[in-house]
Amino acid sequence: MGNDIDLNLYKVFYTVATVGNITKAAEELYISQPAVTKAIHTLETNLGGVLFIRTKKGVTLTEEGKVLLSYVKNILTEARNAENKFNSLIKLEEGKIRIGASATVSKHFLMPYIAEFHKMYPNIDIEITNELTINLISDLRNGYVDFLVTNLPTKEVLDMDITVCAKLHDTFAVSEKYLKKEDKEYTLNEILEHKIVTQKEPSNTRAFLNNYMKSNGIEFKPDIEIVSYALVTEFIKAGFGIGYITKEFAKQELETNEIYELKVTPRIEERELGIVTLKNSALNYAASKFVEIILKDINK
Amino acid sequence: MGNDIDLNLYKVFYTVATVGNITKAAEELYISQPAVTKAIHTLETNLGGVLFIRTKKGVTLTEEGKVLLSYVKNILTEARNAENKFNSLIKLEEGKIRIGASATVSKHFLMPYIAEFHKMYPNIDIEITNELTINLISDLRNGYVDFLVTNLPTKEVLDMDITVCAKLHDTFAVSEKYLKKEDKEYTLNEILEHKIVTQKEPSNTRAFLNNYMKSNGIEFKPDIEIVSYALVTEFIKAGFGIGYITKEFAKQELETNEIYELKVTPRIEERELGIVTLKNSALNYAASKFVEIILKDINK
DNA sequence: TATAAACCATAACTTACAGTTATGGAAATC
DNA sequence: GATTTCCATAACTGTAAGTTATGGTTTATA
Repeated sequence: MGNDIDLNLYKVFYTVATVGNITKAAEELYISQPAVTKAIHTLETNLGGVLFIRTKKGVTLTEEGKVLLSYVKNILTEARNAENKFNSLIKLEEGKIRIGASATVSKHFLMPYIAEFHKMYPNIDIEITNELTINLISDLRNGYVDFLVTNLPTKEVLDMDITVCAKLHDTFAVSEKYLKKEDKEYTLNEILEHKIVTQKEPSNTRAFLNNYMKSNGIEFKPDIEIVSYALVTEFIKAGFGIGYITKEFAKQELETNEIYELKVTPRIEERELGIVTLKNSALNYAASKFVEIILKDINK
Repeated sequence: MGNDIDLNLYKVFYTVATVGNITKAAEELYISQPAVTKAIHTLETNLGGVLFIRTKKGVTLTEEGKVLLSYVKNILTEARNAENKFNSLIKLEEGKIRIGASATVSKHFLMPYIAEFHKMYPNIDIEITNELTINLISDLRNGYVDFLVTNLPTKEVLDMDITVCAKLHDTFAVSEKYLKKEDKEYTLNEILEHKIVTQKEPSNTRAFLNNYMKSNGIEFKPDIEIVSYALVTEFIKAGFGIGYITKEFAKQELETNEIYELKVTPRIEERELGIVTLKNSALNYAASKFVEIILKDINK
């Protein structure tokens, strides 16, 4: 788009045209009168035609100048709109965040951050996509979401950046309806003598469990498999057997003793919750701020 | 319209955004790469936000940058349109001329100039308004026409500029049907013994005639008064009496001897045809050119 | 009918900053 | 491992956008 004209001269032109007086225009522009005179002359030279008729009372537009002015008005309003728009985007006065996260993570982890963020920036729209991690990853690649918050580890993420944002602690848990509480440390075999309730594959949590079993030399097959993580806890509460859950996502049930944790050897390793973004990309200002709010809590 | 941003930076921004590569953008803009880098940085600083994500393969727009680009595209196309429009106006590739002139002047004086002009600048529209001079003058004041071509003198023109563009020679003329041709000089009284055909008031020609009569002490009352100048000649041709006409506007009839001139004492003074424009205004480029074409013939 | 005020144009001078060259570092490519 | 491709930075330079000072011309004012 090979524009040859110095666009800044149009600002001077606009001011002179509207006040009809070079001296007053100079005041308005906070520059000297000769500077304005020169600017107009330069513009006329560059455009190759006369823009103003100089009278003793000021200046008036030529017919061609009037035509030019109508274009210049558009240019300047559009420039002003551009600035305003950009400004309100970076000031988070408008905009949108699209988060990808499982229903569980959304409910037990994101909810308070969303509340906090929404209170700070009420005009930013928040869109949450709940799906399986594998689907979320393709949503991220396709640009349907800005970032994911998901259980780690997550495979196939060479083109993504991962930032740990919380530690998760998995455990076996059970209701007293099914098994009386004892202050003992269970072996894995003792656990497996019972009915086992877990999430159905594919799922990060289930993959983590499978891996734990395998590394302890166990070919594992649960008795009850459920797609929805939320239902796993419900099944445990109802006394269907021992379930595999994440403590952070079952705080309430554990605190009220509806279910209790079973200590087990070997110990189940710590797991992480991560923020996943596309490499060579950048979050918009709103999403950045949201992530920042999440991360300020890390290691608490 | 207080735009704070240096609009020229948008040209750089646009180029960088479209080629996605600062080095290539620099080539395209015929400036050095560091100049582009700096320009983008300045723009980012002025706008208060990041526009590009710098990768090792080039640069890509941030989300906010993309939004800005959509505005910038509009700005630059409008700027380009402005230049093009202005250019074609001053090059007379488009435009309009609005001339005010009597039917007589249009037919006998303007016609060849219009033909010439139209051949040179076929895309300029020409609009001719035929009215009495008094009406034309108000048309000019109201901006309905660009300039007038009219018989002089014309009163009430303090706010107008007049340029003489031709000399006119009035005369008494008659057809042999009415009066046999004699090689003699008539006195005014001899003329007035006959039926007199003239234009009806108000008209510049008639005013000139009245004035001529008055300065010779004659209370003048014509026998046949006609609004249309063209018809005056027709009435003379038809033998209704002696008519008062302008030689330049009856060339054909005089040459073919349909009517002939009556020499009279005292001599009728030369009159002028003038181009009338508004003071403190200016003709558009097309109208200027037209006037120039008329004036190049002056004093021939 | 001087006198002052209002405007734009011009000249000569003074920066500020848009441009330059030179160079470096870091990743992608061969 | 060498080369190329990019962007960033630093230090320098020249132009052109700004300045002040002044003049001429018309309009308003005393």
